[in-house]
Amino acid sequence: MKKDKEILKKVTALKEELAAVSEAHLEACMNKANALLSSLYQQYDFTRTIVHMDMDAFYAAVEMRDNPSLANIPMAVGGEDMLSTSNYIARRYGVRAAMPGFIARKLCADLVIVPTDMAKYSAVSRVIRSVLSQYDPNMTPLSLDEAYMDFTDHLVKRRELDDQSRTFPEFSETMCRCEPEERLGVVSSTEGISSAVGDGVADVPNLNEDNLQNSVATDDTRILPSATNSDTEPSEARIMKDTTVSTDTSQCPRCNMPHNPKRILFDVGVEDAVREMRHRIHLKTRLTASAGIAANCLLAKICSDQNKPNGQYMLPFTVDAVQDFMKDLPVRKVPGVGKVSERQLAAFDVKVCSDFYKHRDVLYFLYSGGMFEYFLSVYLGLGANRLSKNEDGPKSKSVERTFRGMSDPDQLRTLCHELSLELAEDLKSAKNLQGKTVTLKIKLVTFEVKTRSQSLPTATNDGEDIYNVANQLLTTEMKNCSSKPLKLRLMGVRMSNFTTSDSKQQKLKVIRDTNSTPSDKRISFLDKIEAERKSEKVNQSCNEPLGLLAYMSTDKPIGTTSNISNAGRNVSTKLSSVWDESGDVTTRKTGKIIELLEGASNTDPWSLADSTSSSVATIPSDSTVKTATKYGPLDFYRSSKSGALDPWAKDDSSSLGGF
DNA sequence: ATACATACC
DNA sequence: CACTGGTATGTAT
Repeated sequence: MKKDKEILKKVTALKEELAAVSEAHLEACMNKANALLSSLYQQYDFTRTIVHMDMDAFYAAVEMRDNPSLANIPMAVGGEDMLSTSNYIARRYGVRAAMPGFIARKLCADLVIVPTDMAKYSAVSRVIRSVLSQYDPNMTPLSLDEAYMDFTDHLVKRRELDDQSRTFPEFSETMCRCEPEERLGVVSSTEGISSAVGDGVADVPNLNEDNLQNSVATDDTRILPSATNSDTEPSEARIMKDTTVSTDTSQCPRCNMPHNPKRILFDVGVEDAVREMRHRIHLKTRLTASAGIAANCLLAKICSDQNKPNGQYMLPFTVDAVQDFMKDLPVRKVPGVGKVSERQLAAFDVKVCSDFYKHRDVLYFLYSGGMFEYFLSVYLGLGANRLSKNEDGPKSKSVERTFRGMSDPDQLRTLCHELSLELAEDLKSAKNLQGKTVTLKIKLVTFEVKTRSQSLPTATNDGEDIYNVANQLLTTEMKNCSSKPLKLRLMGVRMSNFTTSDSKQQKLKVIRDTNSTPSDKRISFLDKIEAERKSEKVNQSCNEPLGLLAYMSTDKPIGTTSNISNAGRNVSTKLSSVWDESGDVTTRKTGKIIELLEGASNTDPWSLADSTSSSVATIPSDSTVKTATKYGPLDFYRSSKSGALDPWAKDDSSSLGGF
């Protein structure tokens, strides 16, 4: 309600801004949008088959599985103060994830709230991932219950698999549900898996290696629990095969349940492959999953929501099907468009994805280049079709705690200390991460949130170090509003800016290695930068290199400030001094380097660059020190968007031949 | 670099 | 009674 007003306020402000804009300007926006659109349009790629799978009401489902008395009542997982998930019965009352318990109870007085047991969910998750890995060893988990997979390779191999490899016992609570491991001939590290099964999944008994070997060697059927739960997957037509293994009344040595003579044969096609995967998850965990199948991650993710729970949806791999699908899709379904964006967009009559197109001129004007490009690519149904490598690691870590008004300075300090130490522990146990930036977050009793941060010269993960900074920030805040007592309802401490394995040097190397036609001069200059960095002299001097910048074919003199139009806004740029490889300023009157100033990060200097000439620039000695990577060349401008995708990368001689 | 808002689970 | 907590990211300054 309060938020609503704020959103509305912003919207009206934006509308005014929009109203003040000339027809001509809007027309220009339209042209820009069209240009981008036509370049995006070339990006369709239906060569990969991406699957997104998502467990149904995961935490709640696990708890219901392990405690049948919860199965038919409205329940949720979480604390009194916050719910993580609710089951489908509770959802009928409007009880949702991310809802405080007390509100949930208002909606549903009988709601049972089960405390979360992350350890258990992680264990179950490992089991699930072991299945997923068999379809894509490079599967990318998004969270405990969600993952992207690229099925392309599996589908090729799958054609070679015999029927038996695609045959699985029907689901039954009372009969064996085991299956031979490695059935798909996929190598998977099963060590962790079997142990995970041991502690995490109560209903797959005795899965130890001995038994595993036995059963794999001797038979292919096992059994499990039962009950015609097979009708939980109704809509799915599969090829059924009553391989009446009949006479087999024996028990599975693994789970001690009778073998299930009923089998399901899955086809070699994509949809059956995915059904099979979901079925195997069901067999192993007694939990259901939903999945989406499409040509890229964005579409797959949206599709997995389509037939939830316990269903799947495949979006045909054609431009027409994709566009048709996107046309009426509510923008809220788009990942990244949350409650706020939904409202904002709605205020400009953008409700479904085709409205991204319909109002492209206005959107171009209103949103940043990145956002706008995203909207249009979503409209077209474009998305990444390769799973990004799971590297990097966390970018920040934090601890925060909510409580009921606290204003005593000593108490606050104590809390701050505790949080700092906790965070330090977290950092240490998480790969011994060390960070430079400490952020203090406080929420006043009025619900106003503030963050205050400060960076250290050196990375640390020492509790006292962190506390020193956090406490200082806290003290400042307390002084700052000394008139009032500073009553808080939340305090948090965060560490970020981790020193990874010197990403800066890494990047410089990459840049150098990437140069197709590297100039010797440039390399030697970069080497020098690297050397300086290593000797840690860099920050002493304000001559810190800004990085490689485009050598502009402009005739304006050094020092000129000019404007570049970027996404309908003007961005300030400055022609700066040119430094040669010895570090001296060359005094060319017509310097041709453009230095991007703050806030200009979306401007692509290459698009304005003369493709043949290039050089290295540093910032003048009286400037603020900046790092080379911040404006580092190739990397920076090309990272997220592949060259062609960059709206500002003109079709002309744009990129830097020399680089 | 810092502050804040938004999104997702 | 009462509206989380953790992390990532975009945007503005």
